[in-house]
Amino acid sequence: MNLKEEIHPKILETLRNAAQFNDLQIEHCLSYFEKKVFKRKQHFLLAGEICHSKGIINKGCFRRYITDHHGKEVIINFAVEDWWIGDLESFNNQLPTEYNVQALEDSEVLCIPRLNHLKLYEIMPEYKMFHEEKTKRSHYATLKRLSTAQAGTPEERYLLLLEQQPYLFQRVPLHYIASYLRIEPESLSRLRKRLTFKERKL
Amino acid sequence: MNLKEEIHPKILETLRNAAQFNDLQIEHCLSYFEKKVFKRKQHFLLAGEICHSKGIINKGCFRRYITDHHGKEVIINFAVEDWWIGDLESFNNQLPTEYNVQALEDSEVLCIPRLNHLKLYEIMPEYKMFHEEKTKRSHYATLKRLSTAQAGTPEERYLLLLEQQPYLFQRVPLHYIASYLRIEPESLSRLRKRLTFKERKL
DNA sequence: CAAAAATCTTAACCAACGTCAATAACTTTG
DNA sequence: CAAAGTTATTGACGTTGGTTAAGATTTTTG
Repeated sequence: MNLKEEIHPKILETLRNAAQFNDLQIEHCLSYFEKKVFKRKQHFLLAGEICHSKGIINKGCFRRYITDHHGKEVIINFAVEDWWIGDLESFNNQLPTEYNVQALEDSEVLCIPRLNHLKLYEIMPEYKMFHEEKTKRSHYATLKRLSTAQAGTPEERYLLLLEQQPYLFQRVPLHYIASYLRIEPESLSRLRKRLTFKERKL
Repeated sequence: MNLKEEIHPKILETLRNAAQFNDLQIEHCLSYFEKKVFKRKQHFLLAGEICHSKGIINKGCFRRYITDHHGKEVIINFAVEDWWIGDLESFNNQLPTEYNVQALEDSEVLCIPRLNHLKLYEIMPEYKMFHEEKTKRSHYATLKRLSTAQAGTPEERYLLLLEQQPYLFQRVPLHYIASYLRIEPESLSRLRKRLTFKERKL
């Protein structure tokens, strides 16, 4: 793909600022990507598959989840525009993944197949640096997420999510939010009711 | 330090096999490290500090934990011989950490200060590759830990830990295990009692 | 060795969450 | 547009885990 196609401004901003790409470099980089469409509920990746490409979300919203021993889905995280999706471990080692990555809305993803990625890594040091920095940040974020997931009550975790990713509440059904918060939808419903009462008191 | 000092066989094995170092390279690498002693309950790193060095545990056991808004300690993970400790984000960016890393036994750590680490990164490609591979694996492991921490009942999480890190139960007080499992010590006690009854039925 | 600290367990009680069931409103799809 | 599916809420009920308190045992330390 190239710069004439519609690309989310956030993505261009990231490439220009965080990655310090000029337009020529962006054009070169994009030529290794392909735009793919995902219908709501369609999977970018399914548990058991090998992750053959990485993707940057151009439009839409995805969830990463696992299925536990009792068949219950547990959401690990959500991803929206400008976020990368895929599974690093499966992508790097070409082994089956444990994760599912599914579109929650009709979405578009800028995909880079593994071989293109490896090629770009070789020939374009700016891409390599950018990607390594992204990966590091993802590592830090995962550890931080582990902390916040472990600490506090469901109510505290709910309020934290509301503070840190308020946009999710505009586009993600509440039962997915519940799964992310590690509670049942009914409990989330009651929790929210409690909170509206508390608000009215103030 | 050098090869004449006592080094845990697991560490040497890792350097020889995973990192593919020969004895000369090990000697060279070790010269950038310094052995430090930590008494039980002493901290390798405290929240608010900047992480100035990484360490490989030569002897002993550590816990990484955060303190939540109500002053309650939440354990993120344990580390034993041959594991690296420190905080990657704080170490890389020289910003205050949110984590505490504390010895649970009298311990010894092979420490490498940041400047030595950067120097070794420059001049010894084997060290760079080894360290990057270690960091990747740590990233995968953190994501996997997030999955297992989110899924299942306390009992299932207990049995999983018992299966995956049985040695912890020989050396870590149960109330720390409870914190790791995100339950109170009293609940862990009840849980274990339930399980012994179940065992007897078999 | 004696005192202090740490560790573990048990019991009683209660609040919170999960489960089950029913319903209503809204959205998607053939 | 009708049917099917999705989403959210509520109530009743039971279970589980948190809290508090107490006590026993072991370990650490001066």
